[in-house]
Amino acid sequence: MTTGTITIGRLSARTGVNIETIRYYERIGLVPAPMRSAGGHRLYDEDASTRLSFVKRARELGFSLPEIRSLIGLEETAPTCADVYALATSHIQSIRKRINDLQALEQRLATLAANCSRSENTECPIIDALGGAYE
Amino acid sequence: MTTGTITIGRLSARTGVNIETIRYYERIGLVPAPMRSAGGHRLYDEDASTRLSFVKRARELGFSLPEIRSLIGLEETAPTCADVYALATSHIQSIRKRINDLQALEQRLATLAANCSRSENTECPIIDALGGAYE
DNA sequence: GCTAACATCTGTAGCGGCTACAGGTTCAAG
DNA sequence: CTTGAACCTGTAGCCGCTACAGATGTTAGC
Repeated sequence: MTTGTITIGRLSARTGVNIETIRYYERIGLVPAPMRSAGGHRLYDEDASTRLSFVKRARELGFSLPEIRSLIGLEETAPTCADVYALATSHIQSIRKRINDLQALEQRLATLAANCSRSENTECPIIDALGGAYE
Repeated sequence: MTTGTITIGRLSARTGVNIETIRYYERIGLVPAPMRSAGGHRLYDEDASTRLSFVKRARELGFSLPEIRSLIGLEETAPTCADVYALATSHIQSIRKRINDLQALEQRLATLAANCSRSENTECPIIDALGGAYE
């Protein structure tokens, strides 16, 4: 084995990214294909670990794989700071929208549940609200 | 055509559920297969419209299709009010969790973006935070 | 009645982002 | 040298639709 390289299992343990997911990222070209051992096993260097961690953190921040691809500079040109900022702010917008939607949803559900008798029969205000009310 | 029945297109327009989605719901058994015209076109009655609206509203409240299936009483037994209440409250929990997660995310992204120079070069604090910081 | 335009039909494949096999090979420890 | 763990490839499945392709049905106007 080449010095300083690790197997996919170790890389997975180190980065917290599932083995299958690492291979998936390779397949779609999000991370480069690593060198191989004589027998065909993947061998990763430090760079690979860095790049994979980057992807993972970006995922945790809610970026999609195509977005990460451009963040990582895999497109023709590496993104400028202004590009990244634009992507980040548009992301923030959509996160805020989702929060709003979810809060409205929570309100509606909570209201319905509050009216609920929790009895053992099949008469239920939640079902009523879904079914008969306004159709 | 039988009196009082409508085509899938009209049903779609009336309920706001996509035609393809209606057929999908039928295929997975979420709504019953309707009668057919001589030529094989689907013909829906009022009941179908009611049931489809039910499904749509439940989807809007964030219930999954399997959950809706049990809400609708397609399982062996129709759910009791207590069952529905349990499902609703567990839903509320998971919605609250998602709201929390998204708010934390928004915070992190906003903080990163605030430090951003928005310049036209490739040096960027967001990228730095993703890439180098702690690996 | 005939034609044109539109609606609907079936079946299948694709989206995102993985995850889970099956059935085989390689590696490392003892 | 053997064992057992780790790894390999390839494919199919998850959810909830959506988007075709290519065929057939329906309906309005002439």
